[in-house]
Amino acid sequence: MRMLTRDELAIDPVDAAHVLLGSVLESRLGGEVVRVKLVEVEAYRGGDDPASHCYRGRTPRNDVMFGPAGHLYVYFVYGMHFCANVVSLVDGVPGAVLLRAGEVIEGEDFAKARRPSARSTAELAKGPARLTGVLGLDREQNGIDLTDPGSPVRLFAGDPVPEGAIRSGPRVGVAVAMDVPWRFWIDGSKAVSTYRRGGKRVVVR
DNA sequence: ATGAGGATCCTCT
DNA sequence: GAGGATCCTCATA
Repeated sequence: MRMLTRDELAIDPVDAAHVLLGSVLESRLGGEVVRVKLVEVEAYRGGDDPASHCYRGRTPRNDVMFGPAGHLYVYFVYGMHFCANVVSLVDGVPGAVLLRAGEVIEGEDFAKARRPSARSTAELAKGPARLTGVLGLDREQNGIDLTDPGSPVRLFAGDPVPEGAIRSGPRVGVAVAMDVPWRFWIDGSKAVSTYRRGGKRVVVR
């Protein structure tokens, strides 16, 4: 398997999302190898994207999103979960792709040990927090370089996904920017999460 | 299959 | 202080 390079990801998040679909994320944390084929992702831009963590500028939390492409941006949500992104665009310009779901293709036993509540293999990494769960990702991994061969978490190119197999729609759990279909997934995968519209934000009128 | 409600705490206002 | 780029359980169908 060939590792993805930083340059391949230093592009617009929407394009990077297509690069990432079908690619393989490998974790060697805890002395065990778990590999996941990415089947669902979401693009987040900086500045003009109201759903992005970077919409209101640079802060300690979103700092990694402003850095070079190919690095991992991990954040903590809802008081109990972690979500992982791959940074895109060039150093200084914020952008990232949220990794929403994947299929465990290696290390299934260890993945199940990390997520005992999973009722099926397809469910193991079906959802962003479940994905970080099977890979063992948390704030310790925030900022690491996924394109560095020495890194404990690395990204590899996968088999090309036919353009016709890629579907898109509004992002999950997001109540703004519903007009941009920046969620992308591989049609037919049982690991793709079910769509939930964002909470709050009452639609007046 | 789909929906409501709770858990839980970090981040920025 | 408010509010999440979520998951789990339980209910209803």
